[in-house]
Amino acid sequence: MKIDNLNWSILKLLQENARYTNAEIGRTIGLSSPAVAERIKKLEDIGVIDGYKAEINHIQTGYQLKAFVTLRAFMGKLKPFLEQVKTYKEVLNCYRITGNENLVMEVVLYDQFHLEEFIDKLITYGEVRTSIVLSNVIENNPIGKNR
Amino acid sequence: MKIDNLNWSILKLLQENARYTNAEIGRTIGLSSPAVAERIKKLEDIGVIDGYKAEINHIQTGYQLKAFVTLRAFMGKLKPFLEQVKTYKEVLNCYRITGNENLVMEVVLYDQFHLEEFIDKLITYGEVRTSIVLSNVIENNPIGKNR
DNA sequence: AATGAAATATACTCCCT
DNA sequence: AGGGAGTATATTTCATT
Repeated sequence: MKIDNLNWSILKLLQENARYTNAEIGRTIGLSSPAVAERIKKLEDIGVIDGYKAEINHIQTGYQLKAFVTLRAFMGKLKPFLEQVKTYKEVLNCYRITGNENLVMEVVLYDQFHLEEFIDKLITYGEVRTSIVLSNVIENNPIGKNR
Repeated sequence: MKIDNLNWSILKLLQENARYTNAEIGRTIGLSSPAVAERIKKLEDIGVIDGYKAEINHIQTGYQLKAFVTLRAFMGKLKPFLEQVKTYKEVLNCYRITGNENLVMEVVLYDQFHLEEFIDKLITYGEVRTSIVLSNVIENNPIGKNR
């Protein structure tokens, strides 16, 4: 897939603010609004744009803690966990990874008690490592143009 | 901050698709479009909604690898790195964390050579651990209603 | 693949409840 | 805090280049 400069400009703007109108985008990059609409539709169709998501401040919604939790699954426990994890609403993201651990999860939690409950759910599946997020150094840095 | 059921419904919808119109949201939850607009504006003003972001498929844009990279900084190297990391366009997110490592970064990379270059930039600042993402188990699970 | 114009839908503002 | 009306703006479709 080849992405031209205009499409990169559109992607940049939509990563900054997914609610920009086609007209606004068009004015910024020097294109008519139907042209912008057509380009965005194509980017969606070919899967370059996966979707549009509101960024929620988890602290403001009552989730006081954010953490990265890794799991090194016990023998035969990875597969059942991959099903179970889908039922955990604390988990924002979960990835299979290389290395000593099998999975890394990004989770939000109400408080320390909630964290304890969450870890308790995991320890039957494998070794758990928890890293609590202290602050955001970089958040949602947009993907830019390829070389 | 107290979030009522209607606002939770709005947040749910906007996490699914930030480009839903106020009219669509209003029809779904049984509210007029100006009422939806007013509620969304308030959620933005008080910081519950941080923004709206297009989700970009990094593979489709030429970034073949995604990885989690942790840094355990050498003595006196954490602070300079916190400035330096802001200049790295590969880094989507970077968080200060508790535990053996000081930082975790979510990065996208063109290929293995790019990964090697990236790690080389970090090793002067501390111990680096790299976990390459193999697959997405859960991605962008929306934050739901507090208990 | 982009433009301009017409038709439709949505957003915004104001006033009323 | 929400509804309804009127106006401005945006989106969509289509014909044209």
